[in-house]
Amino acid sequence: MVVKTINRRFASESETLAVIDFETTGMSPAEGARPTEIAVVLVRDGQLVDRYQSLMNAGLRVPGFIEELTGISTAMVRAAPSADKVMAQAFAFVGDHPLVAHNASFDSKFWDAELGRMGKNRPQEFVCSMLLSRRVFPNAANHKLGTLVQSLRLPATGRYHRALADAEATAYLLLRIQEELSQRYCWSGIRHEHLVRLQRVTRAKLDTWAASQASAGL
DNA sequence: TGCCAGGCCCTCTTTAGGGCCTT
Repeated sequence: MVVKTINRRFASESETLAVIDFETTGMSPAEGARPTEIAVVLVRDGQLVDRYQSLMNAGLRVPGFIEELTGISTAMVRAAPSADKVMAQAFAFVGDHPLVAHNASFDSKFWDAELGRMGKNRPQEFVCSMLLSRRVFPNAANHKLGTLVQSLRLPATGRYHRALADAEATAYLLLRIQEELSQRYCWSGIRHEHLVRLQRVTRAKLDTWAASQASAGL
């Protein structure tokens, strides 16, 4: 299902990226937190081409401040399918596609923890749109997802702190980052592997590194 | 008793400290 299109000139071709976002009961699986909702948006050729979203019931109460933040209540998750069933569907939806998330260190912890419950390991590496935006848009007021959506005038996707709205916003941010890299460094055919390397380059060395990538044929 | 995420990044740094960002 094609949802919206944004400047497909600058998108990598024939590579599908899976942008994910979790809503959870807390900050870390190590503290016993579990997901309450997940969304996955597939991005290909500069478009948001498919999406998966579901609330899930991991058998935990939703703390009051998180209900206030997300709008997701204990009653809502108790009426939802089991976390095991939802995560199995999400894993199948993502498949082997490279992963993207905003502040990926957060979402990757929950993704890995849920994979572990199924006895699986993650084969692909995460790209973090927050790390990329810190490098590409260093002068932004801050690098919160909502702030970047507003300052970069990205498409509105719905209520913040709901999984699908945040995953779509992250997908549009990713495409905007790719567009900026293409224009600034004359890159073409940007792939996940390039973004993985870019997010490890310090801001001070970014221009030099980017130029070397361009001369290497990116 | 007191503390309680954690990886990244900047700087008044590197033998460290503190803010950012996610729920």
